[in-house]
Amino acid sequence: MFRGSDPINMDAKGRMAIPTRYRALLDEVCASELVITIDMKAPCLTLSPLPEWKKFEQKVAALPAMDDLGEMLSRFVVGQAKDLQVDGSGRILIPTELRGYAALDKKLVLVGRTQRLEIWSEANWNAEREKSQDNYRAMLLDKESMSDALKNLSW
Amino acid sequence: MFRGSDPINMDAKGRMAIPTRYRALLDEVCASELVITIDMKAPCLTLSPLPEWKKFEQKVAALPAMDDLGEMLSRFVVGQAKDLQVDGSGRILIPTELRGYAALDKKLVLVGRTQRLEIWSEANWNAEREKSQDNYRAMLLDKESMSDALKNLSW
DNA sequence: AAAATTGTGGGTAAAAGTGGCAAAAAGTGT
DNA sequence: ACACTTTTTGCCACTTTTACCCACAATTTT
Repeated sequence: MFRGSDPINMDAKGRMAIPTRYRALLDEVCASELVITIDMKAPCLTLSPLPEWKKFEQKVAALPAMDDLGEMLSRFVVGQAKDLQVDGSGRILIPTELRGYAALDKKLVLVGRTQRLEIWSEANWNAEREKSQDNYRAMLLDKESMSDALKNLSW
Repeated sequence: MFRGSDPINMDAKGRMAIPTRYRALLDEVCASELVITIDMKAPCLTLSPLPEWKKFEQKVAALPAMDDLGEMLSRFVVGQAKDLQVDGSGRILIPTELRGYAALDKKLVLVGRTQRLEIWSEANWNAEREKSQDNYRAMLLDKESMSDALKNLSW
């Protein structure tokens, strides 16, 4: 569904244009209804079509109440989620409260992650990307630390 | 499907001609729709027919969200993928953002890897080739460090 | 050697992104 | 309650980028 990264400028009002190649698709799968929230494991925001989001929300809600980490995940990820509508010009308004979390300023990068999208500040994105080249290449060569699912991934 | 390597010049606009022998094939299997992205384990780019790519993308998307290495793979491999169309003259435009990763300049080498293709800078390709002669021959003789699948490979 | 096929380069037109502006809506204070 | 201020939303125009097309050069084949 979503792939690739696009550099996008956020305007003075905090609005971000959705790349054209996604617009028809979004209109189709979710009537352009999206949900935005924080990513707990990385300094970025996630943006999902409403139906995709609902699936995730259900899974989280089904976790045992005594799962403290799951509870925390629900509180801050679900708890800070916000419904969005793509406007007539193909843009979304990024909620003020979430901008700080991902350190968003003018220059953003929208990253396709198959079922969902990630919104990064250009600075955070580049930092994370360089980190991946330095640190993670080594990890990919170290078969010890790798999950079986990943170890057996082929293409 | 793809095999062999071809030296190819990238033009000033970053375009690369697909070898003639592949063109009819690509037109047939994917209507000349390709996906290009980075190879996380080597300083080169990968180029796949869209259907092949989709299979891989689905497998990655199915990995557990808490698989940090898998998450990273998805973020940077899927996240930097880009759809390409072979143009009327049998060329593709290599995205600017990806050229840096593989240190591409004028002289490229296109390497066939059965289901997909690899794009190398001539310099990186030669370096890697020499490295393989020095390092990997020894490794191939050491049965300890070898996966079972590889140990049992026959031909 | 000529013709055809492949490789290369550049120019032009269309589309996408960006920013500004105006209108509408919401909120506030008198 | 009404008017004024402030924020939000929608619209439009300009600029930049991308992709498509055509022309020429080089190489190969008959």
